[in-house]
Amino acid sequence: MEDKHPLPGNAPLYKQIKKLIIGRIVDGTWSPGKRLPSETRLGQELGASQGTVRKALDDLVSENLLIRHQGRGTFVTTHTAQRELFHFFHLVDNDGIKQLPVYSQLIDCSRRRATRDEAGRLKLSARAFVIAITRVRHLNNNPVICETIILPATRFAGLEQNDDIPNELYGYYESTYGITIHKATERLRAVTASNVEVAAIGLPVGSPLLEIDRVAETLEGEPVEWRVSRCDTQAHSYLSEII
Amino acid sequence: MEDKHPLPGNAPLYKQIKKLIIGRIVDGTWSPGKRLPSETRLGQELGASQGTVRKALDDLVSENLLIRHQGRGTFVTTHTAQRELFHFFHLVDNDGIKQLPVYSQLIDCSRRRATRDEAGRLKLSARAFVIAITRVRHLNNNPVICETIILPATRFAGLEQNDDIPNELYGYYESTYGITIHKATERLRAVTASNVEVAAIGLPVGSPLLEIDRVAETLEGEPVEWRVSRCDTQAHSYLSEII
DNA sequence: GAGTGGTCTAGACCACAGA
DNA sequence: CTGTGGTCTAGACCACTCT
Repeated sequence: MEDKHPLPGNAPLYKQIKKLIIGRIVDGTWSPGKRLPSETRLGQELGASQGTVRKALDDLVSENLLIRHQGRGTFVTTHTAQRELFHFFHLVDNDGIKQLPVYSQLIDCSRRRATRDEAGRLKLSARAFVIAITRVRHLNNNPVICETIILPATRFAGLEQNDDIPNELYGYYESTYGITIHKATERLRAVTASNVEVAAIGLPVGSPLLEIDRVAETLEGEPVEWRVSRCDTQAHSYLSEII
Repeated sequence: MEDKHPLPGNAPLYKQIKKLIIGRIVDGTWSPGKRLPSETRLGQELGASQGTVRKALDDLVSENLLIRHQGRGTFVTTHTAQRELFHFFHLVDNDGIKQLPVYSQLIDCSRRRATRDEAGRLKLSARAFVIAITRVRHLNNNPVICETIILPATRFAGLEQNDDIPNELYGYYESTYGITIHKATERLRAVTASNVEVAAIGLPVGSPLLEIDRVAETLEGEPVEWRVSRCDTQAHSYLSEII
């Protein structure tokens, strides 16, 4: 078990095991949805007791990297609609009920050079290419969200030629491009709707919108998606639980 | 160890221990900031092994109820400014730097009967009394947040007579009223500034504001504060980390 | 040095899923 | 029935804090 800077050889065994497991997920040895070896087997292979392996797995479960099923095994997390809904989507209606958009109206999807802002957010070189998606998302049959998504073209080669982009993107990134979104940072502000948004969502001029500015990262902490969603919050609100 | 409905006698031992510890925190046996007995001592008292007690404590630490200090002991969490800042305050400036308001301008603080909405949010009877606080909070020497706070008068007796209400309320609730805020649910929307807010914060008429509607609860899940903060998000934004 | 939490082991039994 | 994770024990040693 050879480690560089991040984990010195004298780090606790369970942390070394965590790092090793993360490495195997990142390099694809254990891909999303796959079952890991049992706790006892892992312990034998790594020269650790079952209890120590268990401690490492416990941590990774609480970091949403793994999921356990009693009697079946321990699996690498996948982006199911469930996960998308409960983890990455925060708009609820006025009764507090969460509902994923079932319909998205694609406005544009094209490949072009990154703007300065886009390159900065995605840590790309100045003249790199990106794919830009613009769409209007519907909730309860009403247009509510006007969304622009920026992706690095090198990682998502050919995506702009797909004319059937699914509503639920993170599962699509995972299955088609092998890119797992693990973490996202959102910045929220109140803005005034632009003319485009007024038309797309059907609002009075000057209406306030909730802007959600999200950068999503892979397991390795690399930013791979920048998404700006502008939401009509008359019938919905953004739910944030502080526990 | 007698349990009613919530935890049948055949529940795992560590869950029974968790419940017992929570009970002792709620009833004040172990108040915020106090040290718990050591793991081995707790194990002896409860007839469990140190490992099982540890598992219960681990859970409670991850739920922010306890905090460990190696070599010193395990303590009940308190509302320090740190906790307030990192856990319950989410506005950051445009460089992503978080800064607690250092100055609040008190506009009003009075006792009156609850409106229908207020009674509903705080689960009070129809004609109960509340204390209403209105204040403007400053960030970087600028007025940014216009805030209204509603508290049940029975739990916060006499608070309206205090003319030196601190900026950092949750520590004050804890030390003065023995009320520990443990969880909060926030709903965010974009709204248009009212005339009052335009004047208080100094904005053009019709400016968009970010409205944060928060209900805060005790450990027992009882709502004890309803707070509506309307924020100018030109120089700040609400940070939400999704991990 | 005494007492605390932090790590690790080895082994036991239970609860659950699936062939 | 077998293999998996879930719970629990008893004991060991390390790392840290305080006196």
